[in-house]
Amino acid sequence: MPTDTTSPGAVPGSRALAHPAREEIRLADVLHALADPMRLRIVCTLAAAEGELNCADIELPVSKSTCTHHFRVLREHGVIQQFYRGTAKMNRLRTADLEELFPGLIDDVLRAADLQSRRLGER
Amino acid sequence: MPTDTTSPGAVPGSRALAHPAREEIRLADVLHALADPMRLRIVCTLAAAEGELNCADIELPVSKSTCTHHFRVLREHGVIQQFYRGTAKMNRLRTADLEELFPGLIDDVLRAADLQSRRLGER
DNA sequence: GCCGTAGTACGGCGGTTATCGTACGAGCAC
DNA sequence: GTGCTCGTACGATAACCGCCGTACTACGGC
Repeated sequence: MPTDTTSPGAVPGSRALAHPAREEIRLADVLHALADPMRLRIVCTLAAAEGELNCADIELPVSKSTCTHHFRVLREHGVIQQFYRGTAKMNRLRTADLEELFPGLIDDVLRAADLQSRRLGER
Repeated sequence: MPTDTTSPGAVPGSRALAHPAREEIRLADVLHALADPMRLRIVCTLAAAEGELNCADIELPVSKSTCTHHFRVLREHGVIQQFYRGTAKMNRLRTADLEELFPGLIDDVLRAADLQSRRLGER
């Protein structure tokens, strides 16, 4: 599987992380990645931040290792891009890629998530 | 769990099938239901048909029991509505409910699925 | 060099999923 | 009634998932 290891913003000496190329991203995989409340939360937070966020900046009610797991699922399925900056691991939504492949999808999912959380009175 | 058993179009004497009420449908559940190639195919076929379809009318490369399983997942997660007509089980997308809960989402998923299948040269 | 912080790798646990085959039930046609 | 077709129920299996804790590595500051 061809990988995109040179991520813009990555520090040269950093370890490389495997990402699927744009044309390898599959709809079912993306939906699967989004079909978990914890990961949906990550994606929403990332979208609201409109930029790159440290892993630790996104508070989740799970252990560190579970956290790593969810971020990896999102990355390996093409939803986010990750790269190291010092000891920190930065995360960014692959907005452009997803928008090109599945126009409007991510926006609608984010909007639906927002609508639902309002409806359920969770905030 | 409140259930909507009296489905429009169902023959009176038929067995009832449990469906989640509109307000019980969860985004993560819907995404999970759609995050399977087989089920995505069912939903696309159903959307293309623009009406109700017999279970057997949707050809899938899996056994009958697996088929039943996938239809049940879609129903229990609020994506489709099912009811009996004679020996046949009819299926219909819950377009109105989904559109109200998650505006634009289903259309985008269907469009994305179509785009992807073209891109992959699968038809 | 030493230590703290950020995150990974690994192994395990319990629950769920996708698949199948076989046996059964419900309605229709005869 | 008999038989046909459509779909269900059940049990089994193999894979996967979400979660955890522990032990480890990588980087930056002192």
